[in-house]
Amino acid sequence: MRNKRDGSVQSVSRAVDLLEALSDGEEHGVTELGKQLRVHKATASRLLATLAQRRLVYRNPATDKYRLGLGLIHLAGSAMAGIDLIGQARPILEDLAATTSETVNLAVLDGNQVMHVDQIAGTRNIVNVSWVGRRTPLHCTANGKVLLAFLEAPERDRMLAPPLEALTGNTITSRRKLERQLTEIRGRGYARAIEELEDGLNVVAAPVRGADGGVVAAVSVGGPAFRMRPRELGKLGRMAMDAGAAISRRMGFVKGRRSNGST
Amino acid sequence: MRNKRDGSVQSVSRAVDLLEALSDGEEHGVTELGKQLRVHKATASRLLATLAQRRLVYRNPATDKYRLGLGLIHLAGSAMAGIDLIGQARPILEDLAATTSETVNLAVLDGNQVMHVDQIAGTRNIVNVSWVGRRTPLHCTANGKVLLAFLEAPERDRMLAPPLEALTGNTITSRRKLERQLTEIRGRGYARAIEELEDGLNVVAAPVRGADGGVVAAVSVGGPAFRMRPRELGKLGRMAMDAGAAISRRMGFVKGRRSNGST
DNA sequence: ATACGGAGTTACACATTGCGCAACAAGAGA
DNA sequence: TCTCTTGTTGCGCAATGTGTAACTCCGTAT
Repeated sequence: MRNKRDGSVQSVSRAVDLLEALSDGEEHGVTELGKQLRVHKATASRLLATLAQRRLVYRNPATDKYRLGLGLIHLAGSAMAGIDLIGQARPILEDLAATTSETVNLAVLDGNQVMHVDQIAGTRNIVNVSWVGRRTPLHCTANGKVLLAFLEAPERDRMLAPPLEALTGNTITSRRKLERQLTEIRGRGYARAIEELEDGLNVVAAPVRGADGGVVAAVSVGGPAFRMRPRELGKLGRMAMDAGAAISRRMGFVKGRRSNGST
Repeated sequence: MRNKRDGSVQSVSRAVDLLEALSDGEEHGVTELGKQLRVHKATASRLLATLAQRRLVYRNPATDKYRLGLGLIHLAGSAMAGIDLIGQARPILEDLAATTSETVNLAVLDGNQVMHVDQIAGTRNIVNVSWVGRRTPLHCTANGKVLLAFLEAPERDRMLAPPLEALTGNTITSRRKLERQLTEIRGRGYARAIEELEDGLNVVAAPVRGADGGVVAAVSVGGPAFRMRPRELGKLGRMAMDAGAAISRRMGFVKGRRSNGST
């Protein structure tokens, strides 16, 4: 009607809303979901029936409640296979996780955020929170800073629409200061984020290059600040760099070639 | 909607069609997809725009073509986290892959098929085909037979609607013969599939139990027939059983409890 | 047992919404 | 420059999706 001039298809949009509402991993009932989306339960019922028929949601026959379905794994699997990055990176991430005992992540640029596409949990961790599929800001994560550092300046400008939100006391909110760090990162080869995203969380990250020399992803090693002391970050950073280089090689990157950033 | 007796929502269904059309990992254009779905390209354009807005598809700015988007990884990640099985199983699958050097899979029941939810590639493999997200029949795979064996008889009847398709010369197509094997599997604790799904592919599989004692998944070890000789399958089967038991323990299964199959 | 309340599905009727058409804009070759 | 292909956007129609409400189940309390 008035606000529908975005050209999007209402029922599809609502269906995606349903999927996202279910993405907490819990089971939800029809009425409950209807309320959450502000649509009548009849509508929710029909949308869910459609999604269930296509296996994007699964209906628990016992409780009659819905959760996300295995069809999504199929689609996501294809999405990942398309990238091919994850398959190539996996064994190297595992090595890196084994030698550092910390959590290792692989991340790519998604819009103006960092998308985590794979993770190997550190052996030292009790609780195993998966970051896969989660997005975080660019300016306050090690992965994000790597991805930013190797971007063209105009692109970077588009990504970094002010203000840079402060998530902890350490978050860099000045564009100038951030640019200085990015220059450092390009020179040194890896990035650090010291309690910039979460208090008590330190991360280092290094670039992964594709066949054409462009940076396509970032590998990170992260853990609690009490284990990842500043003086050890150098060693971990170099390990991340080695892993990044190894993945790059598998992606067809030939050493010595330079990413000049041209198309 | 005279002939639409299934009560499903057309545009949502078409949106899912689009996602599936894109699930080959390739990029596709609007017109092309419209043709494939037998809808006008204008319709395809609007549906794709909606999906793109929600990050389920990604539009390559250079070519204006679509591929699956990273939003799917988010949803699928949640779907997997919801199950929790994958997270718990991962390290054990890795051990199993390391000791056997063959490819290890984790699979669950999805409708009347086997859905592969995780995989660790064997170190001996050159090419690394991912089965994650792929579905296979129940009656001719080791995973499938494990899942069948621990199902209630009436459920099993529903799953095994005849005819049992023969995919190779070794595929079991007789229901009686299959039932006999399932009894064997329950007694022995693991299943074998000897070139029943693909020529030259042998697999063994063992059950994974949930906290209530019911079988929730299957772990398999598979490889080429020339490496996985019949006389070695016993040893590999026992290793799969151990891995299955270890995962079961992590899932809260207490040894000695019996799955009596009642609710 | 019976009554009650909550959850989910379905028939129905209306008008919102999504669809096809066709004109338009933007590239890519020739 | 002309042409062919690909994608987007008004427009008008009606098919489609939606809300209302009645109905069925089920579980729980009376």
